[in-house]
Amino acid sequence: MKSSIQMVQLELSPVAPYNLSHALAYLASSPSAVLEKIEDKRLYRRAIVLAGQPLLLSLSSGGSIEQPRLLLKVQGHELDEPQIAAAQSFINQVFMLEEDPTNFYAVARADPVLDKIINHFYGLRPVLIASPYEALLWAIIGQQVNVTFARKMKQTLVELGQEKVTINGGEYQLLPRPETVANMTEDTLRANQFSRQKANYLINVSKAIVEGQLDLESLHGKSQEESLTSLIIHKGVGRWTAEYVLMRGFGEKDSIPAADIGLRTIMGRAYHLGRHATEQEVRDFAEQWAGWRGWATFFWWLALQTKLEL
DNA sequence: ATCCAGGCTCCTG
DNA sequence: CAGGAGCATGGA
Repeated sequence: MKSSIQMVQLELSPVAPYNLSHALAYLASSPSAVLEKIEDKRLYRRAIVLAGQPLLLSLSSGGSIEQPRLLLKVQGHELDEPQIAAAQSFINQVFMLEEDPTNFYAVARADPVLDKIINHFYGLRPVLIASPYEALLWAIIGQQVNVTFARKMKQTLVELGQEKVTINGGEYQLLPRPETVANMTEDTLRANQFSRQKANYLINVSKAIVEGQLDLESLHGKSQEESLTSLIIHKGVGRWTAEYVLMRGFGEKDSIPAADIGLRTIMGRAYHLGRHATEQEVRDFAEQWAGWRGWATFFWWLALQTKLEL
């Protein structure tokens, strides 16, 4: 007998100020967000396995920026307490709903350019990638290729994974599990526009996860430097990638991928260098945001992505 | 066509 | 330890 679909609705109260519209607009144009569906600029949907069950999460906004209330709908088979708790904590984590942005604003506003960016997106906080593993896949995919193409590759990877779930009559793609990517072949990926190196990086890092040489969950408690080191051990994972994963996958508030070409471009422009900033210059500029360098990075990238006048 | 893109590895000096 | 060549692929 087929189990019935269950649905639970929860109300979330983010720390104010919070503007979900900005977060959804960000996701709608974010190249990494291929599994997130943004409908009508006001509804977020995403299917993901949490607490062992595939769930469909829907998030929408109520309230105001200063008194934000969000409505989270959780749907799935076998819905139970663990799934509901996991869904809530997932959304809290991805949208950073429990973080107080006050100190970040105070630090960031000392810089006139960053001040302009955060004012333009008032109430927005960094939006994370759905899991450290997804962030790792995305970072490797994104190495040294333009983001439009990177997005295409991620979509391809998802389709090759063939993992999906049907909930309430709708079919939703899931991110392939490490086991699935580990079993892909270099030839298959190459035939789908992945370079040989990239194919091997993705396959091997996934194998490392399956075989336990890389335990992403265990990084949660570690210091930034320790985490970086345990990531960089793996071929294809350099400093940029590791810092990116900490920032976007783990929500490390102070991690900045300073070698990033986008950061180097926009900081060169913002500070009138007449050229790209060097990695070292990016690190030097970023010292003023110590404690919040990951958040600052998010807003710099956002300015770039939205072509905001600086 | 040519340059460049949300880098990494490996090899020099 | 710093610097740079070579890489592999598609976008604009």
